[in-house]
Amino acid sequence: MIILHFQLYIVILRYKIMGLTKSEIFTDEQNQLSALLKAIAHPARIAILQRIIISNTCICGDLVGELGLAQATISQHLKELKLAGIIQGTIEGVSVCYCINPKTWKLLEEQLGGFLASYKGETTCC
Amino acid sequence: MIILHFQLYIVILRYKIMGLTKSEIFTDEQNQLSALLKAIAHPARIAILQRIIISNTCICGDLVGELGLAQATISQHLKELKLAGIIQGTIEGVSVCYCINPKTWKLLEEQLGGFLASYKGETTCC
DNA sequence: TCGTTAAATTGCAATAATACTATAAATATA
DNA sequence: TATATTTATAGTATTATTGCAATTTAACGA
Repeated sequence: MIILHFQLYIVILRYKIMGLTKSEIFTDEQNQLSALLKAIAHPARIAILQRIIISNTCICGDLVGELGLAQATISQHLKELKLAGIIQGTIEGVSVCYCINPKTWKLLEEQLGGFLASYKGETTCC
Repeated sequence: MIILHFQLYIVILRYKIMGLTKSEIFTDEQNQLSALLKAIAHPARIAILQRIIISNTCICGDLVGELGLAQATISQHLKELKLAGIIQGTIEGVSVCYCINPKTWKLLEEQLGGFLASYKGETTCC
């Protein structure tokens, strides 16, 4: 009976973990970089960032209609980018203006630059 | 009756789309870059790539044990990196050797470099 | 105050991703 | 041939992501 209980416990413990990224076994840098990359790794969010960058001034929600996505969907993507710290928004009357967060952008450039540059492209053994 | 059928059709059509990224409304570049980023945007895969890069020679499955993940999980991550074209593998006896695919790495550097550099960090309006 | 406009949130449905165990496949060695 | 070793795959469970309609919230203007 005790063994049965123990086995059940193990099963529950195992299935609690399933489907969840084990971030605790990786370094803070690895987790941080992957979080930033994940925020950018979507065509809609890349498109949004490109729009924000191209229009020198902040973009004020003209995104809806320009991209072929519903307002709710774009709002969600913006939220994700904001949560990752990649963009920041200011309320401007009825609308909200978004622009790049320079600090996070710089961090991304540094972290990713370092990572990409660490491969020198010398060993082509396979 | 006809209206009912039509509504059902619309519902089916809509729910076919749900949960699926609408890649057709984005440019090939946006889709390609996001696919590459998605492949890298996981701490385990970042760790795997770092290991491959650090050990100048190709890595032959020493990854299992070094990372705190099960063999099957690592194999799956390697598969995803291979599918994205970021790494390539050669069968070496019993084991398999992996190394960076220089072409894809260069592509990633170019695409991502261009994207990141497009922001000059001048306009801080919000 | 009431309507308008813009953005965020909620709720829902479906697919994708993550991780594991167990098993299969392939190659080397005794 | 039999066994050991290494990697891949199948199956399963769970969480995450994506997208939309509908609603709510917030601010402006008549």
